[in-house]
Amino acid sequence: MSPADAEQFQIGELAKACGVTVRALHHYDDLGLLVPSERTYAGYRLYGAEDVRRLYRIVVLRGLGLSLAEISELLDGAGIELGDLLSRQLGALERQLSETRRLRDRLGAISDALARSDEPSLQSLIETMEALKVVERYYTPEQHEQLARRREQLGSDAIKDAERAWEELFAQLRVEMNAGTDPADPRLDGIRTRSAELVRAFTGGDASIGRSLGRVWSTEDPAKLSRGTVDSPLHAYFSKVCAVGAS
Amino acid sequence: MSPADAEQFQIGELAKACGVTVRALHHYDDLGLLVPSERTYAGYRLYGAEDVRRLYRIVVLRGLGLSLAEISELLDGAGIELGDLLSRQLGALERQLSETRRLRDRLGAISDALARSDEPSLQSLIETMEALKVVERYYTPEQHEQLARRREQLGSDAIKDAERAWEELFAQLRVEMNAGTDPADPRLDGIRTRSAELVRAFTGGDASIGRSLGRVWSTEDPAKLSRGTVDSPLHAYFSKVCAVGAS
DNA sequence: TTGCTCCTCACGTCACGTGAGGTGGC
DNA sequence: TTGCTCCTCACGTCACGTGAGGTGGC
Repeated sequence: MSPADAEQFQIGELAKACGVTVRALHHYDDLGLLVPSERTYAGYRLYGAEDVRRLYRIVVLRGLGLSLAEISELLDGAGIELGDLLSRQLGALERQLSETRRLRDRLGAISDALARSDEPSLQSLIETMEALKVVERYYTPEQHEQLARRREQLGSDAIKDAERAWEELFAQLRVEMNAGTDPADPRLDGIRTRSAELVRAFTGGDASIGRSLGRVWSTEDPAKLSRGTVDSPLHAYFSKVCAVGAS
Repeated sequence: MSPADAEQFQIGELAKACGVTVRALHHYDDLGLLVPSERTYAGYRLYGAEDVRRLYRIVVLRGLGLSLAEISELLDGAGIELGDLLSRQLGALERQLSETRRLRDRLGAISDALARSDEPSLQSLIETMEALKVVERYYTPEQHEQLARRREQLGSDAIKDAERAWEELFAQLRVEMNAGTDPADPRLDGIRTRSAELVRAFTGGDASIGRSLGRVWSTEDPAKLSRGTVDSPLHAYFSKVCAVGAS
């Protein structure tokens, strides 16, 4: 066994050792990103110790989400600034995160709405999307970010609980309204407190979000916003009930 | 103007109205996803009212992150379950989110470390990554999720502030150690309080994360973990100082 | 001769972007 | 004839996956 034997790897051995596929190594060779330092007479690629070190770096950088082109530049060209590259990459990830969160939140809202509706159809999905878009217009991008963080914190179960709580609250309120209860009646204090709590849980205590929320409900059709649970009279009654608590 | 004129669009008009490119419409035509109901003698595509409705749905569903194949199935085949599709999609987004967050956190940690080091090189990046991997082994996947949420909440500025605070704290501590101050001396109470605060800010009050953190520092080399700021004697001194507070 | 590892094409992925080269209606 | 809108190929993207068809060493 010559020292050369001990330090060289065939492509399959190297691939297994570094957790990449043989095809990936072929690809890196094609790109000139990792060209084996030697070949056997039959054309077998032989990777030396230096090649292994280079592959290790490639794997690490790829794991950070860099493209092969960026990795090439980092490893070969001295031109590129490491710090710049990383902060650009970080910015891109940050943007991607908020995009994905937004998508997730939308999809979550739609899923929930469809699960509650009697017959989940494409048509009702489209309608839900439209209602959602209307609501989204009332919040600034910063408020959207805030709300997304808030939902993250609460988790989807707590959000579903809150929605059920709202439904229950409005069901009770409808009974009172139909019974002709005075909105100022102290027996509604419990409902006042709970609705204030639920609003707080949603806004996270942010006053500007609270105001936006108020604008949505006072401007748009409550029946559409609540997908049927709250009609105009009930919402008007609810407003009066809350106004008592606020004064 | 016949009614047909009023209800038909050329490809460019439709594209502009719906916010898609002409090329995308060509692509949908090729796939059979949206085939214009008519063509002029010269081969111009003419889209009718039904086509417009279909395109609207395509755009909405694409906006939810569905693939064109999935959209095809939803629009044509009655086979696919809408609810299933959405929850699968939601799951995929959730996984993608935690993957991206993890990447972002790693990259953030590396960026910070490099910014603090004297000469940010590829070599130091690799070393930092290795240190990071070592630390990551001490936390369970759930704890990683927790920590990610915690960092999200704090924001990157607060995290950098905390790191600076730690550096300052250890700088002070080194002075005391060199001066031979007894670890139990009450003049170290301020440091005890602040370090407890900083740990709490990191763990978010989670005891299991606190324990994992303790295991990291008592097992691994403090100099490597802190990238030089805390050597073994200083860490031993720090442990004694904290032990006083705990008793 | 049989296995095993390796080799080089070369197409496919996903949703289009981007020309190239050409035609119909005002 | 000049613009404008449209048409149909067809290659490129990114990092490989997945065969197809074939060769060298034990």
